[in-house]
Amino acid sequence: MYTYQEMLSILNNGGYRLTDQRLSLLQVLETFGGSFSALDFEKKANEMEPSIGRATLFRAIDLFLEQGILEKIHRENGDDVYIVGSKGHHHHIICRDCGEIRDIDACPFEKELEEVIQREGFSSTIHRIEIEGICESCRKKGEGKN
Amino acid sequence: MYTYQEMLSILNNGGYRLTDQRLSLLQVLETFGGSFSALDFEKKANEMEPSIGRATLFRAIDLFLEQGILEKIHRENGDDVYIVGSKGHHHHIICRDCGEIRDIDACPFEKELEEVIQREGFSSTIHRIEIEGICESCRKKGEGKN
DNA sequence: CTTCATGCAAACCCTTTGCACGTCG
DNA sequence: CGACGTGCAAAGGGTTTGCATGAAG
Repeated sequence: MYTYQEMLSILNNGGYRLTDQRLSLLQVLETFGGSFSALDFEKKANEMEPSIGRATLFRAIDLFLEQGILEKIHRENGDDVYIVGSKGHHHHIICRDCGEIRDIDACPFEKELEEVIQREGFSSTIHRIEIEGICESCRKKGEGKN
Repeated sequence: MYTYQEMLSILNNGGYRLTDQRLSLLQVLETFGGSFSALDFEKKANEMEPSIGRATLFRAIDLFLEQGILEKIHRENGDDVYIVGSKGHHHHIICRDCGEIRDIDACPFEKELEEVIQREGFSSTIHRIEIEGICESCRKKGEGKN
């Protein structure tokens, strides 16, 4: 997960202006532990100065996605959520309950994927792998209740 | 990919009413080769009798998804599309260009997934794997042009 | 006949756009 | 100063809802 400084460098190196709004949004990103919706993001952003217009927020999200500062994740329930990005090719495992997301580095599926892609004759492929389940601490909480 | 008869049985066995609208929608499903949007579905459905209200269409889609008659696929560009379902656990490889979708049966990733899930301590997991690329015939078409 | 399904139109929600104004570099 | 970014409010577009009507079993 990128630090504030890394995110800032990404924007700066890309030639994007470091406006108060963008810097404020980056600060907000640092405070998220797991995944969050655009609305979560907006709410938290508007607890600080300067307040951020909806349009600006969504334009920033688009920019951050393009630059890899954010990653978009599609939940089983249909919601789109975001997480702060990180370097390299990786996938995610998400807790359905608390929303925690862990990175899975070093994609363990490369070999099998390559076989499938070869067999089907596809090229220029990208793949998306998401695992959703219940994390250990949520499972323990759940057992307490039932 | 389910046949008309199989889809019909699923509804029937589930105790759902076999209304003219639902039967008509199942017939439309048979005519799709690859993926389609809700709007594609509506358009094609309304070329036949009886015509189908938007609400009914979306309620039918929900029902079909629940029953596995349809599967929802999330495209890289953010669009949701549907395909006719098929039996068992499987994944998909999608052509970005023509929308063709092939089933990948016998999930080749089980072993690696199991390792990751164990390592992270998750339970009750589901996973979603989608591969997107250019299929062979679209690649050839593309080479002709460039 | 009773429950489940349909159709219409309006409501909804999140996201995007147009445009005048502001500001980073 | 010029290009890029912002804010507002309104439009957009796909999906969902409320409610009266209709049909399946």
